[in-house]
Amino acid sequence: MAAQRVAVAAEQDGPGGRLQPLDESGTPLDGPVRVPDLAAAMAEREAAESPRWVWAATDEVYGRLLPRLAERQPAKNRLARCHDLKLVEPLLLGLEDRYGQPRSLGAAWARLHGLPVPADLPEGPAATDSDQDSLFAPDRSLLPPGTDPLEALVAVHAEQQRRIAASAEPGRTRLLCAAESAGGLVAAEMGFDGLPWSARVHDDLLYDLLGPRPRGGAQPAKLAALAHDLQEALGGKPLNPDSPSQVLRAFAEQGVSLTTTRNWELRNVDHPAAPLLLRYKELSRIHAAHGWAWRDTWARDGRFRPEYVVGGVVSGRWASRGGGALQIPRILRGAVVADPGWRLVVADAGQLEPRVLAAMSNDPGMIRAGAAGDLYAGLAAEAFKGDRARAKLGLLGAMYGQTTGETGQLVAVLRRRFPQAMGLVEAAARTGEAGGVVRSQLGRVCPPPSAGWLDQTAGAFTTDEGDLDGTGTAAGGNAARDARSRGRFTRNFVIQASAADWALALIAGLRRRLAAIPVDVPGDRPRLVFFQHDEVIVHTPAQLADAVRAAVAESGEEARRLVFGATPVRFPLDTHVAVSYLDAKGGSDDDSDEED
DNA sequence: ATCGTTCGCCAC
DNA sequence: AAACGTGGCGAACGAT
Repeated sequence: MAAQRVAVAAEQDGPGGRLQPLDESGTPLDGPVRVPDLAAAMAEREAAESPRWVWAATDEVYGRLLPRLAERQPAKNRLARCHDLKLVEPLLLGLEDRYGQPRSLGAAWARLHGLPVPADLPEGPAATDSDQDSLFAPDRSLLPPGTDPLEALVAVHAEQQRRIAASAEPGRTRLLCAAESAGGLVAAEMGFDGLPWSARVHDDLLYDLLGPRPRGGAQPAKLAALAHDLQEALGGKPLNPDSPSQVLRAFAEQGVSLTTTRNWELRNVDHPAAPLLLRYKELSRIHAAHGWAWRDTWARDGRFRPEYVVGGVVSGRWASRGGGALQIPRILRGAVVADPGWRLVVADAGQLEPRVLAAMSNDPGMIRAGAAGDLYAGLAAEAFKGDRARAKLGLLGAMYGQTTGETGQLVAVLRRRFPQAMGLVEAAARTGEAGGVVRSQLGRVCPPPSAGWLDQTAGAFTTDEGDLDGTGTAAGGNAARDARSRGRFTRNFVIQASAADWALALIAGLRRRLAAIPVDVPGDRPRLVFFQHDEVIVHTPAQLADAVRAAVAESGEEARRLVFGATPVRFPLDTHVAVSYLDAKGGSDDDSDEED
């Protein structure tokens, strides 16, 4: 009989492990099987019945499994589906008003048996060093000594399946858990495959911007020259341009009084030193954050390999650890270059968050505005006399909770013209201000207020429409400020987290479709190599680029249907095939108003 | 010296 | 023109 699910426990030392076939509810079918070579046994079962693999934590198991699978089955070295207990646990805890409790297998096991619950270990950089012989890093499960890991896995999984079924909306919960687990697979594979990174292009860029690579830790020539010129322009006294306090003092001595050294303030300063400092800061940041040292650490052998943290952001967005994977500066995008004979398929979901708002609220005016393609232009036509920039500013202000200044006025216009959409975000804000929690479309729950927040706001009344300028009351000034701050958070959460739901469904579907594309050369298969909130990059043999493009479009459509059901709102993906990320995304500076 | 906090910039 | 959400990261800075 073909098991629908198979629980996996690796042995602590050596390549073996045990497999436990399960039915969909998590009930064991036959006895566990011990296998001497776990990766081989899993590859075999994957080919035969492609079960959903149940394991404690994808980042600890699958990353170690990938190279072994690649050795054995270069043509099909990926597993299709998994259930990640450690990713699912916090989702369920959130739905059960137990947000933030420990998520490890050991913690879930302890809760199941009324034992003391161990705190989670701090998540360090992945245990890449040592221990090459075991599929597991040194045991991070936190199970009590003597507990059989496979038994615990099976029990906790069955309990999670029961909790999913018992949740208020099991269908959505099941989808959320499956998507989060699929995200775990994608993250591990992206770390394994890496983002193609051209050292030569990177070097050329650095040379143009900074000059030749300095020896040791010395300052690059162009940076040093700028620092010198800046010092001269500010009177000639020794000056560290990286020290805000020194810079403020030096400008003050020139008769220029600044409150900060931020770019937006410096841009309005009429003094020859200001443009020099702006340029210095720009180059200095490139050098410090993405210079030669960065490349030596993170982008070796033609691949940038960061570590992605699935669900690392409360909204369900991913975070990254090391290398700043989610903040690659636009100016360096040219260094992302496909291998010879390969292409990058770059797709981003334009105007994702306002479209999510339209779909969730079912606001007829917003739906109309988005129907023609450019939602901001549609909004402008409906309510802003065609002024697209003001429409965009107003809508972003509404989703971020802006109330002051000119943007506040724009938000007020939107509230009149799109009451259903604005009502949704306003309701989320009110819930947050009152200390409540809100959920994404698929049911990801936002963190509840901290004890400190509750203390601070105790007894304060919630703000209302009349208090939008933020005056609060004399007695409750801090309380009102904290309440409004939480309101902005929950207001944004419902949108950002639901956008993350959609994006997760997108990459899960795209991963599945990429695996199904027939390939000419075993192993030369399209790979997801980058994912950043509303944007993906697939690295593919050139002749498969069109198939990848189609897979992207189908996955976007599937994500819309899965997450938002029958909504008329579309989530178009702007897709480009190119050799470099820069070519796919266009210019470095000006024309960048189209993407979000 | 080492640690945690603040500033400021990068991405969405 | 500059307070408006989520993050990572590096240099400066101040405390230990």
